[in-house]
Amino acid sequence: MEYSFRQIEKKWQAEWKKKETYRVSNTSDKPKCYVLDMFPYPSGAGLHVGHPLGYIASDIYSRFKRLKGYNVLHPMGYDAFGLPAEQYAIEHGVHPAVSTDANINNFRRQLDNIGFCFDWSREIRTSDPSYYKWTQWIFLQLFESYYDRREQKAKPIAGLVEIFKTEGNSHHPCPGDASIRFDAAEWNGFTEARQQEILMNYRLAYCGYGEVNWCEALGTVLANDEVVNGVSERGGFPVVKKKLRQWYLRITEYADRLLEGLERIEFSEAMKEMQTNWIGKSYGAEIDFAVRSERNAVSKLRVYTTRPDTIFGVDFMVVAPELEIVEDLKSAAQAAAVDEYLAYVKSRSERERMAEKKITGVFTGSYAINPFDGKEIPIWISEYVLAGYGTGAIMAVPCGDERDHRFAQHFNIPITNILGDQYDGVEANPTKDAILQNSGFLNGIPMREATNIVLEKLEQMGIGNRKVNYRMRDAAFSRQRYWGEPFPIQWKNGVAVPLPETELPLELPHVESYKPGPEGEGPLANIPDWVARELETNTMPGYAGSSWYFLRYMDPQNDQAFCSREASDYWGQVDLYIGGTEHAVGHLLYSRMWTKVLYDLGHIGFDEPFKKLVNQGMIQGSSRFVYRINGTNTFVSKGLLDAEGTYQGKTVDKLHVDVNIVDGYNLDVNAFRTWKPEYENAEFLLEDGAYICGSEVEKMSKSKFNTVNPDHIVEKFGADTFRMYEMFLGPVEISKPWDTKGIEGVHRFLKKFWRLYVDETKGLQLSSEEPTPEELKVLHKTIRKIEEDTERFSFNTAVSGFMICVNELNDLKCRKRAILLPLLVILAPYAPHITEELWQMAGETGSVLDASYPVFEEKYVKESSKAYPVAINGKTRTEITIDLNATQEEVEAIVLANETVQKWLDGKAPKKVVYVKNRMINVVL
RNA sequence: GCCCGGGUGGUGGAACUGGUAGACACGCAGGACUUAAAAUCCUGUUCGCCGAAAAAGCGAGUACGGGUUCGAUUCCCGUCCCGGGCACCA
Repeated sequence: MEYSFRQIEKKWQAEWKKKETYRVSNTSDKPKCYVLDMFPYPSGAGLHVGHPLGYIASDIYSRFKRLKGYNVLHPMGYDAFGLPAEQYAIEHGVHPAVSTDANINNFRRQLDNIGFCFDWSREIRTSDPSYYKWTQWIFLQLFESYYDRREQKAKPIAGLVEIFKTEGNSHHPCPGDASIRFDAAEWNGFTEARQQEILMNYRLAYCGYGEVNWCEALGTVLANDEVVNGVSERGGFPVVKKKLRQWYLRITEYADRLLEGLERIEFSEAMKEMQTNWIGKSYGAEIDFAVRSERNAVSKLRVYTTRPDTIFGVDFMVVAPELEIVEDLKSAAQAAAVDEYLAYVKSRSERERMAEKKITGVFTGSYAINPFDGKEIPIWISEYVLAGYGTGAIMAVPCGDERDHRFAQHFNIPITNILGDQYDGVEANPTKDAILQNSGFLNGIPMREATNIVLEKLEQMGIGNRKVNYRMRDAAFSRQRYWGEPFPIQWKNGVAVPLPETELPLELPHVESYKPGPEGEGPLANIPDWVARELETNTMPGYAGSSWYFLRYMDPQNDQAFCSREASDYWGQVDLYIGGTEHAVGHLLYSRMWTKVLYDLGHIGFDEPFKKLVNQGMIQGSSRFVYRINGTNTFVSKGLLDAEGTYQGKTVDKLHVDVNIVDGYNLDVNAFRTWKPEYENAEFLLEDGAYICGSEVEKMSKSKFNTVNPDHIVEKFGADTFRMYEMFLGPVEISKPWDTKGIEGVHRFLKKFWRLYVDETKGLQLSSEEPTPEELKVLHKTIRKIEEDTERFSFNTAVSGFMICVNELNDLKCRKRAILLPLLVILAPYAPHITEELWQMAGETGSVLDASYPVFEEKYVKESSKAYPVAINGKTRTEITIDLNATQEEVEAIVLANETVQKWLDGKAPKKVVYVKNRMINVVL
């Protein structure tokens, strides 16, 4: 019997499906383990070999945990709402629901082919009304909540209203607009509309006007993390700043808890740092400077600084051009220049501003007064100061800040040196370790001490406060698109009114046209019925559905709650979450926030969703190139090219060729001729009878013809080989190129394993003899290695471990039942099909999946251990057999008594004997 | 520019807390079986030296230069290179 992998794999995949082998129950005596993959967006392109990498790793880990006696939740679903489906609909006239469905079916077929142990009875789709009913429900929770800063948690807004009635907002400063202050009497006197307006400034999901990233080509606004280098992440279209009414998530209120939570979870350092940088917490102070202006319309200028200690080095102030205060600062003499500059700033797109960082600015004609020495400081405006951060105004200290320094030099502003010889007059020095000079009462004081002295003084004078700032902004939460969750909100006389829970889900209506509605509204604004009901016409962004999906898997059919408390208490946090790094500041931050809100409101019992995150690397494509002599249809083999990359002086075109018609580097010339019509009559200049292609490692993509379809690999080598090979390629976290050639090695291993036990004609050969100590050693060594490697995600070395094991058993001609059965169990997570088949052939009942993991016994490995004493000065090594149960003293005695060691010592006593790992003993001469 | 990672044979990569560097596999070379091919198996494969060859031996070697240590791919300092993230956040 040959190893006919396709037959075996099809058989077992059907069997698992029939028996619902992977169905998981929410009630079990076993400890739980929740292993989750980032669910895919079902694109039309299908899977390439890079996609399943993380799924394979999580599948192996899930199966391993199941064998170790855990109740394992390992679900899968689809992030089905999103822009690409809608773009496709606009271009091809296919409804997104239809194309998404087709894509999902294809994904599913490809996934099934690889033999994953997903519990498909728990499948979810974010575009399914029974799912987004709860996305809408959670949105309403956010809408109906505010963040209590004193208790550091979200609470129902109804409670806040009660507080306002009795004490106003003196203990609850308004996060949306700090200038809103009122007492109880004032609150009770407000109109309903005014009260609602104020409450909107407290809600965790709120609607407000703000500068947003507007992408004309996509016809929607985008969140900050969806804009990269001034263009849209999807499609690379230009993005401009626009003031629009938008929904937001008040994620800034959670900044501190999002930071603090990072300390309690296992994310990679790089990932934690990315999130930390995104949140961007900085400790500083706000300082009010008195202002002397022509119009006397402004009394003070408030700036934000992290370096109050450098206050004597302030040579100018800079205000963001967008600030309203600018109007009042400009003097008659400077008015024209200021207006001209403001017009210039307005004309610049975000993109231009980022691309060319020109030093620009203009003097307003007003001055600020240094509170300590009365110095007059000119106030400038410049685009390098951002309106949205801090107070939108800074105190510039050129000798200590690079940007201020460049600005001062450019505009010939005199620079005050407060750093003594730490400042060279050429470059700013941002040090915090200098002794202050030229600094009035701070002279001679180290900077770090000065900070506090200045702050205390400013506080006494009532013109300064300590202030923490965050770089993170509230997240834009509405999209002017069709293919997303509708907001369960009605607008009545300008007031947002939530739909009652009984009317959820608010289903997405069918539309004929995906064209934007009037005035930047979404396609829903084109539906008369929708508009008549005064429903919100925006839809939620892609990250809405993915911010909580891990909870739905726990209780996917529940129509009374997003997830029963019982289910979420049982499954708890995701123990292992696997996915790419591209969601570092998007999905991973939003889902962490939603989890915290649901926790605060008492709906779940944990406030971090993911206990451990593993980021899988990308599998890159290994592209192949052919070289065509320019203007001809003749292709030159790579080795025949000149050093300059030309052929006999003629230029050649380097063209991507489909990797699937190249064997290693050898082009299949006949397949090439039929690949594209224009190559039908291609001529080849061969070397040694072959056409050799060039190669390069690039991102895997259709346009580079370097994608490899897992279907083809599975067809040719089998799913078990494919799974093991993807792991064997290297550590899961590392990006590495795909190399189809290398798969032979893993395939040979499985064939060898099969042949070791299955005779071509006689079938399975198993003896029931007792294993020898040598055989037991091989087995237990392998059990230990695989268990350790699997637990620490070192799947590549685990695969090597299996290979070594089979090679050794092959040498021993060991075909014993007592060795095979435990081996099948430890191999099952990696190669589920072949092990299931052999398990059945061996006459074992049930599935190998339900076997119990063999226990590693040290005695088998220890028995024949050896010691290797090394004379460290002589570098020589000798082998001594020692029972490693011996104590260190006994080992030393045996080693020193050894003949070779005696020779090294030559009668002298050793300086010392060092007993180290790997059975090495060093004898220092 | 700043902040993280990382640099090991022809290639992917091993070496877990400092302890026989290069496991395992690909590729390559040679060989066996075969009319032949496929499949399978065996041997060799870091570099250099010594040798007709084999066995054995010697020397160097984990980007480069230094340091700590009996001992460094691993720890420390400096330089170079590659990958990723952030980029006027005061």
